[in-house]
Amino acid sequence: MSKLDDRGLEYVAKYFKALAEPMRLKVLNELREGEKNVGQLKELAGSTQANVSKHLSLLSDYGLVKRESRGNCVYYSIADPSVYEICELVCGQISNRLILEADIKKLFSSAQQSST
Amino acid sequence: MSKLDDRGLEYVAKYFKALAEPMRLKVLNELREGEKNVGQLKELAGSTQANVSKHLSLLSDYGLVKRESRGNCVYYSIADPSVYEICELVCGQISNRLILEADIKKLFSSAQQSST
DNA sequence: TGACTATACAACTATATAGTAATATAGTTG
DNA sequence: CAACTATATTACTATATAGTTGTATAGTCA
Repeated sequence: MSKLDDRGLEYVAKYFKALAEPMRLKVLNELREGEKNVGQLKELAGSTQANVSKHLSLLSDYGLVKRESRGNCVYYSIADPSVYEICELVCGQISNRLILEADIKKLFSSAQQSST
Repeated sequence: MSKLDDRGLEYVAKYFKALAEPMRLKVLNELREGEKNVGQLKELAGSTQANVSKHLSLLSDYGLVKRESRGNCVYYSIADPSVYEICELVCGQISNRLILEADIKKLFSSAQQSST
C-alpha cells in the first residue's frame, strides 16, 4: 500500500466502504457457510428483499460476492475468502479496544444517548 | 467475527468506515514512516490544515492513531500497526481484481469516464 | 504584553447512500 | 397464455459526512 497513488487509494477506500455497513457485514457473515439466495439472506439478515438485493448488487459490483442464477433464484457466494481474514484482523483490533470501553462509548453516544 | 451480535457488527463497520476515505488512508500511509505533526501531514496529504485536523481527530476517536502534544505541535502516530496488515490484504484482493480491469472500470465510470 | 504559529472547532454546503415503496423483469407452472 | 415467485430497479426521503471557511484556543518568542 505504501506505493499506491491517488487512484489506488480510491480503490482501497471504496473496498473499505463496501465493508463499512453492518447489514453488508451480516450478509457476508451468512455467506460464510456457503452460497445462499436472496430470499434466504433476507430472512437471515432480517431485512427487506429490496434492501438486501441492493446491498448484494453493491457487494457484487465491488467483487466481494459472486452471483449465480439457477432456476428461479439467484445464489450469492463469497468471491474471495480473504475478506474474512480482514474482518478477523479488525475484530482483533476492536476487542483490544473494548477494554477501553469508555473510548468506544464516545463513538456511539449519538446512537444511544437518546434515553435522557 | 462469526459470533458478533449487531452491536459488534456496528463496531466493525465503523472501523471500516474510518478507513473508507482516501485522504485518511493517505494520512495513515504517511504515518507509516513514523510520527508526524499536523503541519507535515497537511503538506504530505496536500490538503488544508482544518481538513487534515478533522480527519486526524476522527482517526484518533476510532483508535487508529495516537496523539502526543509536544511544544507547539501535535504529533500523531499509528496506534496499532495491524492496520497495515489489513490494508495489505485489501491491496492483495484489489490487485487480483485489477486483472479484470473491465469490472473495476464500472465502479469508477462516474469519476473518470472522460478519458477513454 | 502583543505578534506569531499550530491546532481545534463550529457552521455551512454538497454529495453519497441507507432504507423504503412501488414497479419491472425473468423464470416457473398450470 | 395467465398466474405466480424471485430478484432487480427506480424514485424517493432522510441521514451522514467530506470538505470549506472562519473563528477560537493554546503555546512560543520578541
